[in-house]
Amino acid sequence: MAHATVRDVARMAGVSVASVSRALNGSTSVRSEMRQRIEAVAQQLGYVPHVGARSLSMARTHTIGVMLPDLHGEFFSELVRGIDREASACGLHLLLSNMHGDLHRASEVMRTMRGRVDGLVVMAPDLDVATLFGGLPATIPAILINGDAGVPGRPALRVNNHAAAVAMVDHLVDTGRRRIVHLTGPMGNVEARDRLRGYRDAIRDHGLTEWVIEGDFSEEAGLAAATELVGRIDQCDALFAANDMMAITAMAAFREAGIAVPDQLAVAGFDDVPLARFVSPPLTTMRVDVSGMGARAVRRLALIINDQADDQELEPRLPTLVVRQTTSLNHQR
Amino acid sequence: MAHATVRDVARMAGVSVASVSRALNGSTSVRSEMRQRIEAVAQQLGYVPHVGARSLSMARTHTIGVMLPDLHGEFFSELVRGIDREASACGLHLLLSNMHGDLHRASEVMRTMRGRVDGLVVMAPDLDVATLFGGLPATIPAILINGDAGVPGRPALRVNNHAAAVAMVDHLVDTGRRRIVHLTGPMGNVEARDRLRGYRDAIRDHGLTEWVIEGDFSEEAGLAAATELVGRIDQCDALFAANDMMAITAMAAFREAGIAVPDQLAVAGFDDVPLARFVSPPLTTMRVDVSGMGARAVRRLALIINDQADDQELEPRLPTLVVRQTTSLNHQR
DNA sequence: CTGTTAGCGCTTTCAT
DNA sequence: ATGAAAGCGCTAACAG
Repeated sequence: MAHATVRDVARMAGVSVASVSRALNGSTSVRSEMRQRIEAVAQQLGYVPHVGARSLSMARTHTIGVMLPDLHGEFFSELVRGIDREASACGLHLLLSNMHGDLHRASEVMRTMRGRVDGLVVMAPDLDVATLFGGLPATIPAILINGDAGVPGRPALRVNNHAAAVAMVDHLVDTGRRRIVHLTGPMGNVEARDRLRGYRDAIRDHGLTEWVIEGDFSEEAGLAAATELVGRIDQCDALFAANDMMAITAMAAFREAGIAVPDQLAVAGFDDVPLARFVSPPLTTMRVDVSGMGARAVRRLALIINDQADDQELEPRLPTLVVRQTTSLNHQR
Repeated sequence: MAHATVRDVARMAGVSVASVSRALNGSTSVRSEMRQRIEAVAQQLGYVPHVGARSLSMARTHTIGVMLPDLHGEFFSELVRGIDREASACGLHLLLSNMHGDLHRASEVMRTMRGRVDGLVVMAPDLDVATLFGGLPATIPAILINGDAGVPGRPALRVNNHAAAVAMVDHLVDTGRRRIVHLTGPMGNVEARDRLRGYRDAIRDHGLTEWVIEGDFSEEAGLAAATELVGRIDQCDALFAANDMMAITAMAAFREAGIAVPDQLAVAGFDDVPLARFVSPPLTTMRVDVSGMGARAVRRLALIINDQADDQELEPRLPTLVVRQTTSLNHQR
């Protein structure tokens, strides 16, 4: 036999479907005698409300869609963790969807969320968000987590990647480093571009010479950059990678090559993923509070969904410097 | 104005809703002249199908629910990654839900998935799965990822934790270790219990003495255990932790205390999370292929949903030993 | 307080 | 090939 429905319960209890609905949803206007009978029957029939039907009827799914570029690496798992934490605190379910593939496909997927979710959390640092949101009806709430980029009319959580990169370079210079290499993220990524800009501006302000290696946030890029630097190790004294993962793999490669970190070469990352504390030496990095960002996004989205969003501007977040490699070149020379 | 519906499109195109539905879903029996007109109108109206309504009508959501104990740590992010990978390969969406809280609440949440999902992937190593599944209608497909435990009538992906723990102890003994400490997971967790059993059996078989510290898979437990061992460092030569996270934090604490790993004390973990390769020294561990397990679960579930599931027994998986700390006590003494 | 009835937006017989 | 109408399972007016 298939699933019991409200109608089954109603018939068996000898009442109307409306009463069943009322009783089971805790409406006050129902005699307790009747409520008990209905609950008993529901219990006996193993009745479980069909949430999909309810959603259709109430135009509320209590679900938010989460669109991410990828689920690889600690950055995204942290983000999802934060999102999940807050979502369940708000009584919201999470519909996960990562947009492997092109802009067109991603846009299609976003569309497809209609009727499944009450709102969207979107992170798409490497896509053109304007056209990504183009197909989306303006009525569906959405919040963007996207570095400095945004799309008009849509709220966004921002991170001041430029200032953070400047801060990191300043720190490296403060500790005596002068020949600082920057390993970038993929140039299609806004955040990576902003970090690079920050690096360049800071290097220029300090009167130093820039040295940029193009990477893509991947382990392989970290390895490749390290390999390249090993051969010219006497020409540099610090590596500032645009994310932790590349910094960490580079460090592993340096260790392999017998290069002392940070004595010979300081290594810094970006994000402060959990892993950063555990490698040795631990990684100096810019803490973005990724999971907190996910949580804030959800909280904000929940407000929008409930029409309680204040118009308060969302302040761009400045990552904080986390110094874990303490050797300073000034002191040891 | 609200969203355009089939009816809006139908009216504007001067056809029936049925035709709209047929045209937009690629039914063959519709004249191309009409299809074009409908598509044009849909386009113009910015019509996006309401997936929720379609789901209700077709009794298919193309979504699977994922229930996990927690989202903390690399183990779960790896699992979700694998699940996600396979799900999107199968054209399925993912409804994430972690069961913070008691059995009752978890069971409630599972119920609440009815009408939202076509099937469920459940991992609940620390709950009584029998009663967890009690409330769930037998008709809804579900697959369990739960170590050695299972519930009758429900397919499950198994991991042979016992044999794996034995293999690890064997390995440690092979490399000259004799006083092997086991740091357990939480005793409410089946997998943790099975690993402990494996450790005990192996230790006994080798005629050694067991030394068990109770932990709970957390970073703190790893730290606490390490602190305890530092004081008695001359009485042990290996630490076998029930998961990687504890092993890794313990290693960090040992380093802090000036204890040489693995020369003085070998450290081994369980799971082979990505992080295990990057700590130094890298961690010897049992590889579970967590993300692969997630993927297999989804693939299997997809088959069940489509009534294509063969009755083939699901072979319990034996984790593979990954040796990364190579120092053997035999050679150096 | 309870029952009747009309939807929510879509698919799908069943006629035509 | 197309249209009318009957649901999918639920909630919410609107009457009584």
